[in-house]
Amino acid sequence: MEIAKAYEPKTAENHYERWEKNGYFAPEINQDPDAPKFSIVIPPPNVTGSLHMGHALQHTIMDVLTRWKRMQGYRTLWLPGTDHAGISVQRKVVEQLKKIEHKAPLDIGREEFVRRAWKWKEEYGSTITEQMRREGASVDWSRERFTMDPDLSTAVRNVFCTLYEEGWIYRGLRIVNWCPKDKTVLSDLEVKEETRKDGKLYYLRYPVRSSPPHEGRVDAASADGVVLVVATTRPETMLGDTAVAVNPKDARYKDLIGKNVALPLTGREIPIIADEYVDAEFGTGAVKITPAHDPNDYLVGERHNLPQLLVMNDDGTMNAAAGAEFEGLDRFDARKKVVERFEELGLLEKIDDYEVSLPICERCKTIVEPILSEQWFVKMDEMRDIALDLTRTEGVPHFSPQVPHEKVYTTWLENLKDWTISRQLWWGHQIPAWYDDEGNVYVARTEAEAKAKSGGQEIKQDQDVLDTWFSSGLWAFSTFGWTGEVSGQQSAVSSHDASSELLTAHRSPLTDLDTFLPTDVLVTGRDIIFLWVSRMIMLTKKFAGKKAFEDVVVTGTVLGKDGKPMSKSRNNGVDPLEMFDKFGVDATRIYLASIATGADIEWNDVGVETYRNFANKIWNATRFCLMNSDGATVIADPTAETPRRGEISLADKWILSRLNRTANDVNKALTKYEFHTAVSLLYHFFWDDFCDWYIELKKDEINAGDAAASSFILSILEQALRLLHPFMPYLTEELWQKLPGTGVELHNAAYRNPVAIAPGSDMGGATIMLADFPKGDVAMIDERAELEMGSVIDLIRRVRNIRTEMNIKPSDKVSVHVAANADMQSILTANEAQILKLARADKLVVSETLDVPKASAKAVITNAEIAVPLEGLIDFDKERERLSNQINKLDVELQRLNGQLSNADFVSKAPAEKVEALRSRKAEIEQQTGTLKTNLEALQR
RNA sequence: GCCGUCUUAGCUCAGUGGUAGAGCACUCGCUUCACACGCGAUAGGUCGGAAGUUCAAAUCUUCUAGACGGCACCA
Repeated sequence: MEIAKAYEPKTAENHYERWEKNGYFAPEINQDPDAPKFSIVIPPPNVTGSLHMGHALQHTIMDVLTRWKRMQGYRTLWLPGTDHAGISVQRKVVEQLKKIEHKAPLDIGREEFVRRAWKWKEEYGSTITEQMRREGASVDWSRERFTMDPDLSTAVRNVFCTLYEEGWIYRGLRIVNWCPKDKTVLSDLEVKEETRKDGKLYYLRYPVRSSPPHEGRVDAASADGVVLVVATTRPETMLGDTAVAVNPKDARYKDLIGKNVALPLTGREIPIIADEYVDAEFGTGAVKITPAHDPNDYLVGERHNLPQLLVMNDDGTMNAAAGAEFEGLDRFDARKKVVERFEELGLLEKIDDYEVSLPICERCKTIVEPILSEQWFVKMDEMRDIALDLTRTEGVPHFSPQVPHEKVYTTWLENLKDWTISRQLWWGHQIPAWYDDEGNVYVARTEAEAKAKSGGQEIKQDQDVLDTWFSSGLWAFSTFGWTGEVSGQQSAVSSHDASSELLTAHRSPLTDLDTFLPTDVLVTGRDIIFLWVSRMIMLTKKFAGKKAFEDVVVTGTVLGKDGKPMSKSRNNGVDPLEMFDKFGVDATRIYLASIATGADIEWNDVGVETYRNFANKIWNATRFCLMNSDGATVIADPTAETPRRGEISLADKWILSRLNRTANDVNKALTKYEFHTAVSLLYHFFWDDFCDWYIELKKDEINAGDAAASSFILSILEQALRLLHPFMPYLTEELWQKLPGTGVELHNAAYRNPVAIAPGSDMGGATIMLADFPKGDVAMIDERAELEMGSVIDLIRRVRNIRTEMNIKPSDKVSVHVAANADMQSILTANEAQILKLARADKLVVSETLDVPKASAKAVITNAEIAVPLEGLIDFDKERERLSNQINKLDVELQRLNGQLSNADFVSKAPAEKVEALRSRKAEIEQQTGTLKTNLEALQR
């Protein structure tokens, strides 16, 4: 078979369509009724999103796991879907509306706005799912879900109502995080901190009234000259002050407690109160109290029954309560103006530079305003206990890597605060609560039910929607058909597009919820462990009565080339699609899988290039194996077949041993989610063992058209392709299809019925995707063969070293003389042809002792001495230097060994095997250096 | 302020008590009939610093420097 000289990834990246069309991604492909299941739900990407490197990393890991388990015969489901991403979509639609029609949402009304949001979703929401197809993600598209699908919305409504009925959801007036740009409340987790070095601390003078307050004397001018100085970073909030607080123990202010201050600019008088909250050491020791605009002040206000005066609108401008002078001003303009007015009045004490950290909106970076507002909350006490119980009693979820996530997660749970779940948006799940004219609330599953509860009054639904994370918190079970409907059966998966009738026939009578929950593992990033993972754990346990997942794999962050997280503002992003174009999907995938689990990494193209080269290596190795392969065929299980083939060469035993060891170790590594270990094992097995040594050793046989040798090497190759498939699906499928003898019979037993597998497609539906994943047979790990092969390799390396150091032209042949014991002699003799070829020698003389001319280059390996006669070619100075170098190297090691072995403590306390190993190594070194020294001395004369 | 992570060859990174590894870059040599996206041979590190535990420390403990992350506070 003729195949291209270099691998062109694009030529292989078209297999996806066939896989998808044939239904290979659906669990129904599995024909084994007793098959264990393996399930993963995808962290639903935002419909506004397009694929970034973080997705590519997580999807790669999920796909590796899914393909690996599928090949092992598990009933495998990786469920895809997208998240409605409340604020993000809302913002996109608002922008679009403004740009195209110059309209604001209120101009078109809620209903029309939501309609357009849906339209936007239909139009752009599939960007990311199409990109996932490019990635090769083996998700079951027939089960694709969207957080606002009807069933999922029903689930949301039922969960909300149940939590309300049980008292876990409440509505209340609290200080919340308000984003004036998005005009919605945010949960604590959606607010980030930003440190500003150019902040200011303003010292404001509040005139103190000497006499007790009474009506009509409220102007600053009428005060008696005593002032109380307060410090603030947000002067504009003074317009909402309703008290000044000092520490009760603070001697400076003792006499002022109970008096009033005339609050400048407002014409109001407010009391001076004493509260432990105040730190006498900070600022002036006197704190202005603004209960409606600061969480701590709110608490002080509660204790002292202070009025709560809201002075801002929802867009961050000042409202009427701030006074006519300030009404309508933006909060930062108001700040300037307040300071100016204080200065005019002689009430500005000073302004200090002060480093502040500001709360900012995670998405739009606007400074968040703490503001008093009535919102819906989830009480987290019982929720937290659900999660803590799971970790304490079952150790679930188990995080990989365990450090630091397990501790961070439990610490976070222990300090959990209530969750603000209402959002002032139109796009999302509208809160199922209705109000009558008097403001009484009726929470119900339907409007009719609410109306009934209200006694038939006119009612109006709450205008807010739920936090996006509320619906994604149900993702682990709502996606499997849980709706929370009590009467109806859990609706099984509706067949969106039944891939084929055959597949439907294999559908289990059990519901997906029965079959796939708990899921096996969740793969996600650090940033949403609290936002999403924790809530899914709690809500799944509460509502589905099961664990959401056993394990959580936390991926690291792919950083830009500057070592900072990729972001649009830094312009340091790397587009996965560009990498796919440049190096191929497979190279990008296996590079991402080669990153240590959970570790951050600075992106470098060179890493991907390494695996692009690896892909090409695999391509060309296959190309070689296919040359002269007439009459050869892949053996389904070379490991099992081999003993029947009788006499088997050292190289064959060795490669079988290496293959089985690698397969065994790869399975172990994947079980532990150590993807990078698996990649490294496969890379070195394929490149070093298979290409550099095995192919080279077998080259003559293959080139001579030895069909048995061809069949065998093709079979080893085929096993390697299977091992590589989860990482490099396209390349391995492309090559597998080209191998002689590959077909359905190589499938895992669960997929072997050819009738059920894509009848009529090429190769009768055979695919490496469904081939049996090699387990690795420990019985085939042959330590002796590996040791013997090691000797052959060492010998060849030493001769090559001599050739290079002595400047022997590659085309010149040499003679190789070896003195060794009988065992070694027979090993070397048996592999004479290979040694001659790889050492570029024309003669191999093996005997008890060396009989060579003085003009020979010498070297030692374990249990053997090597000589290469170089009549007329030898450079004695060079040879002396070469021998000295070898002696020196061994000497360094010998020194250390002597150091250890002369330490009585080591000899008595270290394990006996360890001591013995060192002793025998020492003996070997002494023997080898002895030989080398003798040779060196011989050259001195 | 509390909790935590990282610091290993020029670069990007593996390596959780027992002779320091990879890829790339570097040096030298190769039109060797699968592959120059290649082959062969070298060179390169007192594992951030200090102290300790141990027969033995890149690996465990403490301290310390630098980078970073989470949480809390921030008048």
